[in-house]
Amino acid sequence: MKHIAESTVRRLSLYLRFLEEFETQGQATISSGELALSGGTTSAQVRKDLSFFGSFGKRGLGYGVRDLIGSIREILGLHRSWSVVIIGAGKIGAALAQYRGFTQRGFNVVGVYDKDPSRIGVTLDDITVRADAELERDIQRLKPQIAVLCVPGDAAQALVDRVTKAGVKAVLNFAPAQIHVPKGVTLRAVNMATELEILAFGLSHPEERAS
Amino acid sequence: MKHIAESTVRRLSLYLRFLEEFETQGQATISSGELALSGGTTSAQVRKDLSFFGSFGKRGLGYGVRDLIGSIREILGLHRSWSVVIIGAGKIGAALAQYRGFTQRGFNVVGVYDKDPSRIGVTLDDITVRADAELERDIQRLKPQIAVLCVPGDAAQALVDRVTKAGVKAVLNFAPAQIHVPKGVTLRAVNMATELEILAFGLSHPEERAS
DNA sequence: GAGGGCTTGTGAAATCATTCACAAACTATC
DNA sequence: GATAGTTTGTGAATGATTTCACAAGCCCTC
Ligand SMILES: NC(=O)c1ccc[n+]([C@@H]2O[C@H](COP(=O)([O-])OP(=O)(O)OC[C@H]3O[C@@H](n4cnc5c(N)ncnc54)[C@H](O)[C@@H]3O)[C@@H](O)[C@H]2O)c1
Ligand SMILES: NC(=O)c1ccc[n+]([C@@H]2O[C@H](COP(=O)([O-])OP(=O)(O)OC[C@H]3O[C@@H](n4cnc5c(N)ncnc54)[C@H](O)[C@@H]3O)[C@@H](O)[C@H]2O)c1
Repeated sequence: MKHIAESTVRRLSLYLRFLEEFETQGQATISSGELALSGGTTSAQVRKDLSFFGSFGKRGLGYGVRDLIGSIREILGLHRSWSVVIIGAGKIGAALAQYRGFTQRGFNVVGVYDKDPSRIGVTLDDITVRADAELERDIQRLKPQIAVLCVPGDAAQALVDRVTKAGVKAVLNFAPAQIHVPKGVTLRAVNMATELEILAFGLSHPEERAS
Repeated sequence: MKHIAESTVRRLSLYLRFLEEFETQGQATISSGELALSGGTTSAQVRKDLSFFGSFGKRGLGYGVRDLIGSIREILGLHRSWSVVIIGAGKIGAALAQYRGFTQRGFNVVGVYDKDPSRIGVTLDDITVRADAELERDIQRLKPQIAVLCVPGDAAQALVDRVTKAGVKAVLNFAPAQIHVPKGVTLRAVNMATELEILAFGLSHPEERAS
């Protein structure tokens, strides 16, 4: 398959959200134009994004909402569930561990880890924080595919090394640190400072704001 | 000024982080190549990014670390401080309100708001949660430029309407909802579900992973 | 089953972003 | 102050993504 741009995957995730909304509202079919309107893009973009993966619509009619939901879920890899470990049970780690939006979409938190004795044993909803020393053994046993990193920046790289060595294949990093992963591991970073700085840039350059 | 790509602004924020690190290590000058290496990009990219805003280096020598920090801070609009209100004092809102990384970079949280009486009056570090009914009056008084939205998706649009009407010019949205802002307001969204779904896509299509 | 009215799927064109490649400019040394 | 050794700043080339535009396909009505 041709290489797929990240922007395409991001939009597919967005389309899926709107389609689910249209489905609960009982809409049976939808055109690329309607979908584009919800997502702030163009109908050609919607069709092009989908065309990388096949042909899902009916000319003259549009897309079956339920079918397209199924197809996009398949494309994104959401027809199965994924196991997630959260590393760092501090403020952000605890918030994520208790976030219902994860489980709702098929991402099951199978472990939360911390090194601070005062955090170990704490119960977050229905999961108990465990010692980071258990990480390797638990990863072997539970085979999580995804690790979410919520530790201070200077602890991040060492923990990524440990979890990727133990078999984790994707990392979502919240620590404000540039980290490196072995080939074959997918990495994404959510950097709050950068998001705010992009806003500050927009505020400082009103003449050329994107929005 | 020509239109600046978001990717450029994002990289400038990244460069700034590395430069600050190099400065604390006492390095006086740095070449585009060195900076590129830290940030996982190319020297040409670094120079091109900077060239949109002016000429900051010395040929044959590189960039003065301290000077370039100052220049990038100026470009991003960080030579001044910005005031932020956080709306929604739930799990994620509370974590953000207590996050030191905000203040460290010149983003001052001047208010945290919730509608739930059991949250109002709670103290997060040194700030007390206030009733959302106070929003308009406080925005008039404190003139925050940025609002960070940490409320459930179905409450998001109404609150954005309220804060932008009251004068807020930038919004960072954590709710999983597509929101609209008036012209002249900058909007960014952090969508955890999408981040995880991009990871799931990478896990499902190993042959064409980006990393 | 022919025709009108839509909407898809997709090459081609246009736009946008990155990389290349090199002249110009600086430092250091002799 | 001439020369060697660097590194910047930037047009031009390449590569990637988005938009355009239209033939092909489907539904519905007559
Ligand atoms: N709080 C926020 O709103 C926020 C926002 C964006 C980014 N971040 C980043 O997320 C990370 C966590 O932030 P936080 O506010 O939750 O901090 P925190 O101090 O509340 O939590 C960090 C946790 O990580 C644990 N930890 C440290 N080293 C560890 C190790 N080697 N193994 C296991 N656990 C370890 C600590 O014991 C602590 O419980 C930081 O890098 C921070 O910069 C936080
Ligand atoms: N918790 C997470 O890790 C996480 C991660 C990503 C995104 N989010 C999103 O962030 C938002 C908040 O999540 P949370 O986990 O903090 O939920 P939460 O329920 O803990 O907090 C939401 C808060 O918003 C308040 N609120 C609701 N309506 C309001 C209104 N009209 N005005 C003022 N306050 C109002 C509620 O009283 C509550 O305190 C949600 O949209 C969620 O999907 C959360």
